[in-house]
Formats: sequence, structure tokens, C-alpha cells
Amino acid sequence: MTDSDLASRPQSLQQVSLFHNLGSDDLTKILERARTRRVEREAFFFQQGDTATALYVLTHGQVRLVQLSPDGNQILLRFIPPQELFGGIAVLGDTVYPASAQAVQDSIALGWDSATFMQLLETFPRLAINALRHLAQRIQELQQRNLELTTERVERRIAHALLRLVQASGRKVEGGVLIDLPLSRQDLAEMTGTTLYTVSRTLSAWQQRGIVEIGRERVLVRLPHGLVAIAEDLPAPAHN
Amino acid sequence: MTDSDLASRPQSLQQVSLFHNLGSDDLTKILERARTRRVEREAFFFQQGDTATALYVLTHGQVRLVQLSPDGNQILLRFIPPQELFGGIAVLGDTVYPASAQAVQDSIALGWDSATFMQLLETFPRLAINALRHLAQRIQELQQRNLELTTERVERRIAHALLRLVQASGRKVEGGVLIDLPLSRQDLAEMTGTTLYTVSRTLSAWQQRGIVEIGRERVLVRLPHGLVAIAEDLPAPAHN
DNA sequence: CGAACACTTGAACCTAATCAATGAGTGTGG
DNA sequence: CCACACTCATTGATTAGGTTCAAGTGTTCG
Repeated sequence: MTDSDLASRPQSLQQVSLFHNLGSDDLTKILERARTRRVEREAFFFQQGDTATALYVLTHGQVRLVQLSPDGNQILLRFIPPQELFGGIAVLGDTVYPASAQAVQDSIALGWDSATFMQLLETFPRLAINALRHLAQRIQELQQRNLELTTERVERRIAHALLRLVQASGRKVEGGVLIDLPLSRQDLAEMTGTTLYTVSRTLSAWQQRGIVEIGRERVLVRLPHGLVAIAEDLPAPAHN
Repeated sequence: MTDSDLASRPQSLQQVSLFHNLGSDDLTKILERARTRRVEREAFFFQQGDTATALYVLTHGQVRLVQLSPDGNQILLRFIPPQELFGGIAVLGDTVYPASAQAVQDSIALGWDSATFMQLLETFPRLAINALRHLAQRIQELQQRNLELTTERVERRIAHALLRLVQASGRKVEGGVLIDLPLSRQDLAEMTGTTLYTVSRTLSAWQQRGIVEIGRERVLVRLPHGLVAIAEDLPAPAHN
């Protein structure tokens, strides 16, 4: 796929929330200013601390956003699905990226450098409004996570995280919903603020109860209902 | 103070980050669409769950943003100082406010209803860009807090929270920096994800070491240096 | 085939929550 | 103006949830 391929198919990008309600003409103009960037599995679009040069919309693949603490601890902020914006906070706010963006699979993204994007924002107010909506959404998610971290036990937090993954990356398969990502115990730990040991124990217990089926970097949710019961702290996980 | 007072003094609002780089003419037009709203101490601008009708810029007073969890737990998201935007996330994103805004002191804010503000955003791209900057900033703060919650012990988190309060609301007084807000142990607990008991013990210990001086809803930081040492987990809190 | 990696499980430990009782400061109404 | 009530805060004792450390198993990949 080449730049012109993308530029010639603006309609394929109207489903990107950042580009909602933009006419084909405007969209074309915006896409003309983009550069496509390809990144291989495990490689980085950018690393935490790099000066923020560009922001991206993922077109193919999957990206992990991770943040490193000064003392070497890591947290997994979120997985970026295709069609989503990432790297925007740095461009708008600070001068350096506050997190690293790593490709989970070979990935392709459209990128705009900071100055260009700022111009576009001034030219196309809808673009700015869409970006605002996106950031507002992200803030809500972060506040939700904050709330969970401070008020919920580990087991509930893991249940919530899994349910979110089911929403975002679930694929219906025989006998349940598979989380369609390579997802290690460590990953889940970094998403929920616990250790891989506790995640392992928790998932094992759930497997005993038939709620999930686990494998190496793989989680299949057999009884979403049961997970919800745990997440909501309901009395009895009804057997359906 | 009346609406016309505010509208006639646009220059006094150019220091509001939301209004940066807007000409006096534009600013006047924006202010014409605002309504001032007065709220007494302890009363609410809006409550979590209310349908989002307006967003505000605080002109006088001080506001607490708090979020309630389904199981009755509460977290203190942040204190809004004068000149700052609040209530924007709900207007841009969801349909209901995700948190409650309570006046700490008698307060006055400029308010725009959702539809009006959306129009303004389309008309004045700079306004949208400033809003984006603001939200980006907030996201960084939330991510930082997330990181702290998952990687730091309670004592360090409290130290960080206090240092932030010093930054935002510190007032230099004889013998240190006073946090110029009524700040209970419970408040600090809700900011750091712990209990008022632990906060109480921690502050008492710090008082023993001469780092702070505490009273009822009052914290005076005597040795900011010492707090930094705790927050950064440095070896020895050097005696200056 | 060997090495690296992901995962599991047990045992010991520890931080911080919880529960309970008491003390101090503030405000209000008789 | 004092007494009472209320809110805020302190401190001790106990407990539990989860981390940490350690040892070992199974899987994948070069």
C-alpha cells in the first residue's frame, strides 16, 4: 500500500472518529499532508521521552501504549485498535512523548508532524472537535481506571480489564469469546496494577470455576456472565 | 459583579489558558455568550450523573471535583483554581457529568451551554486548540496519577500529592509553605487512594521529623526538601 | 537440542486496611 | 458565654490481601 492508495480512498477513513463529519474534499486535503509509516512487530513508533514529532492514526495492525516509571516499573496504558489516534497528547501538550508506542503486530499508520497538524486544526474546526471528543473519551477512561485502582480489589480489577478487552478485541469462537491479542499474565498485571503472580493465581482459580480457559499468552472467556458477576461484586455467579 | 462587568473586561481573561491567543474582538464575542453563575460554599455547580448542560471557567473561588464509585467510595480528582475550565469532558464526550463539582468557597464561574460552546469551537479554532491543550494536560496528570497508584507505596503517594498542592495552592508563610485550602485527612486519602487513618499516621510521623506542621484541615510544609526526598525515594532526607 | 520465555505454585512476609476507642477543635443555640 | 453536638483527627490492635522470593514445569524458537 502506498501513500496515493490511501489518499485516493478517503471514504475508507471516514469511519475513523477523528475524521467524522468531514467532507471528502477536506479529508483529501488532510490526507495529502500525511505520511504513512510502517513499523514491524515489537518495534516502536516512538519511545517515552522522545521529542514529540508526529501523531498517528493506525490503519493496520495493533499498538501497545506503555509507560515506564522512573524506578523501572511499567504500566500498560492501552491497546490501540486500527482507526485510532495515538501520540496526540505529546504533540498538543508537552514536548516529549509521555509513553512508548510499540507495535504488537506489523503495523501501518498515517502520521502528521506537529506543525502540520496544528495548521490542519486551525483550518478544519471539525477536526479539532473530533480530537476533543477523543481526548474527552480518554479522560473518562483514565478516571474510571483511577477509581478502580483506588476502590477495588485486585480480582475485580482483573475482571474489569478482561471485560474491556472482550469489548475491544473479543472474537466469538466455539465455546466463548477469545481475546484476540497475545496477552501475557505480565500484560494483565501491568493493566491492573498488580503482579504477574497474582494474575496467574486469579486466572487459575477462574479456570477451575469454568469461567475462563487459559493458555500461553491467551485467554478465552467461557462465561462472560461470571466475569461480570465478579467485576460488579454480585452475590452469586449464576450458572447459565 | 455583573455580566457586563465581565464582558467589558476581556483583557482580564486573556490569562485564562482557554482564551490564549484570542483577539479582544473574538474574546468579547465569546464572553457575550456566557452566563455568570454563583455558587455558595459547599454547594454544587453540578453533580455526577446530571445531564451535562454547561461547561465553566471559574473566575472566583475554588472548586473540588469529586467522583463517586458505585459502592459509595469517593475519590477527589482535583481542585480547580480560578481561571480554569471545568465540566468540559461531559459536554464534549458523554451526556452526563462523570464527576461532581463542589464549591470549596463561595465561587463564581462563567458558563456556556453545550450547544453554544460547540458553535464557538467551530467559529474560533484557537479556542478548540486551547481546549485540546488543556485536555492533553489533564490526560498527562491522570496518567501520572495512575502510574503512582500502581507503582508507589502510600507514603510516597501522599508526599507527591502534597507537593502538587504546594505547587498549586501553596502560600509562603513564616516557617514554610502553607497549603491554602481547607484540606482534611480524608481529602488527602481520597486523593492518594488510601484511608484517612493511614494519612493521619503518615502526617504525624512527618511532623515528628519536622517536615510538616499539621492542624485541623491544615497542612504547613516546613521542609519541602524532605517531602521531595520521600516522594523521590531518595536515600537520606538531608537536613537543610 | 538448548536457551529463552511464559507460566505455576508454595511459603514467608509486610504494607496498609479495618475496627474500636478516645481526644481535640468548631459552631450553634439556649 | 457556656454546654452540647458534631466533625475531624489520633492511636492501638488485629487482620487480610497481595507482594515477594524461590523453585520448578511447560512451550516456543533459533
